[in-house]
Amino acid sequence: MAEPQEKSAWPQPPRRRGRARQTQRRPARTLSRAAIVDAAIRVLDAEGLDALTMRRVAEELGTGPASLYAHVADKDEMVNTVLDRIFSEVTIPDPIDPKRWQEQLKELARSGRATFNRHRDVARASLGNIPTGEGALPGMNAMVGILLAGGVSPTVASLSVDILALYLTATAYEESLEAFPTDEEGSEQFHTELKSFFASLPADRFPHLVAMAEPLTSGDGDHRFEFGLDLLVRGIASTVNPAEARPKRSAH
Amino acid sequence: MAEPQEKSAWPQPPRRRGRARQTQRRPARTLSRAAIVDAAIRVLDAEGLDALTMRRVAEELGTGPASLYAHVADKDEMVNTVLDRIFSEVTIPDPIDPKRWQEQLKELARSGRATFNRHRDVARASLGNIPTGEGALPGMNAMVGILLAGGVSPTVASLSVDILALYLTATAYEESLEAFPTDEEGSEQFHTELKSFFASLPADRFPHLVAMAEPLTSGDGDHRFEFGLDLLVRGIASTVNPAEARPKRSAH
DNA sequence: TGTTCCAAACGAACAGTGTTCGTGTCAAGT
DNA sequence: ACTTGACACGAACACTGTTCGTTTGGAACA
Repeated sequence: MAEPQEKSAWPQPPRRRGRARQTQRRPARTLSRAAIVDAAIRVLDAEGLDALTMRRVAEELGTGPASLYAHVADKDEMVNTVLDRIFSEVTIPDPIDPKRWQEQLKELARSGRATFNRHRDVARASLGNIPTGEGALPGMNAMVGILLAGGVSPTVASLSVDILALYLTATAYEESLEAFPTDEEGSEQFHTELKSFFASLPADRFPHLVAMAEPLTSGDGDHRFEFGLDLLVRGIASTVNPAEARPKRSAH
Repeated sequence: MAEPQEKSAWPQPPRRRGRARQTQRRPARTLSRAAIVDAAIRVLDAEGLDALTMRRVAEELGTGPASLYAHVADKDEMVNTVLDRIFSEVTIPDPIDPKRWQEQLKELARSGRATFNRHRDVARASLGNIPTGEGALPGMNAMVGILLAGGVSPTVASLSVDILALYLTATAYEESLEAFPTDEEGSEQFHTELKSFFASLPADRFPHLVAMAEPLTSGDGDHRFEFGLDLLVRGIASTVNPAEARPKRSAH
């Protein structure tokens, strides 16, 4: 859990200035916080979040798990540092253009989703954590800025940031479950099985599930994400100017 | 090696029909699937999802963990059965009233949230699982039915069900994190710390976070849930009749 | 240069997890 | 009365995160 006052004390107090000479003196002691995070991301990207254990990361560094605890307090702290590093990959619209605030909001959200998807099922680790690390703050700041630039009230902007982040993370997590299924049947087969399951239900008790077996199970990830994102952004926009709530194109 | 032992090789004698009497003869063997799920829910409600281990459930039943595996394949299956049982607690609007479809949709969502919150942090176990158990189907069927009754297209209805369920679960999970914090500082203190953290950030790099430290950290759970729910429902309604997208009351 | 010193590295172990194996046991069916 | 077989269960295995105590190697000081 990410406390606001991290023990890594960011913003940092001025570093030791006396021995500024040695830059990378570390011939034998190669372990460091950054190296651990690097190794962790390597393991995460290659084998997924479940494989991200202290032993696996230590092995990646050619040492034992106990050695990591000199640089990292917890597994929790390690994962949060990994998350923060990943958040820093999100590209931030710059400069903010008040005329295009809705589109910029969507661009930011899309970049967030893409960043999650680039790192396997890391979204699961992010669920329910309000990230307060250095890497996540620019994105959060930008999102608030875009909303304010669009004329959204501070109250609605705050609520919107919460909900957009929630939507982003939860969507990325769900998508990662389909992209990297735990049991060894592909998501293709899963969808067809689910469809025939719905279709075979007793029609007197679950008429709508039977009738809608096809559309209910034929979801394209990108399309669904855009649909929900559009729903949210239009809803937010409608608090500024109700006329903007109209969907651009009728959704059949 | 194994003896063939196909004693059913020759025609079976007609089954004894007389002894159809005994229905629930199980005096000493008290373990059963239902009893396990009951015990699991007891543990879950009292101590939370992290305490829901096979050993803890077995202890609750006065036995060892190995005994559970005669009635339950996995821990996963046990948890899913628990989830399904809990889903069956959701109250379903009946009958569906097309005139009130938006309100009924919200009522269903509120009942879902309340059901989650009634069982501590069980929402975490539900994240990303499309529930297909008997207990979850009525709610899902009802949600689809309400949407269709409101005139929503099958495509949009399917997407909406997905997103509403996602929102419901993710929100409940986030709320459970605040209601049952893992470290021992209350959520009250956490919010004030987070607020002063935002306020103390460098204003040149994160101007909006500094300026909005107050609203960003002063979220009421109920209010936030209703805000997002309203956003989504209005967005869905706007695909049917764009005029309905206007917020009922201007949000400041 | 020689000595001290201390944080980093690490081997081993602990407590806890899900799960399996083999054996016991007891009630039902023949 | 005897067989049978599903259920119960003790013990163990392979993991997990984490801690304790020791070792060690490079930097700081005399």
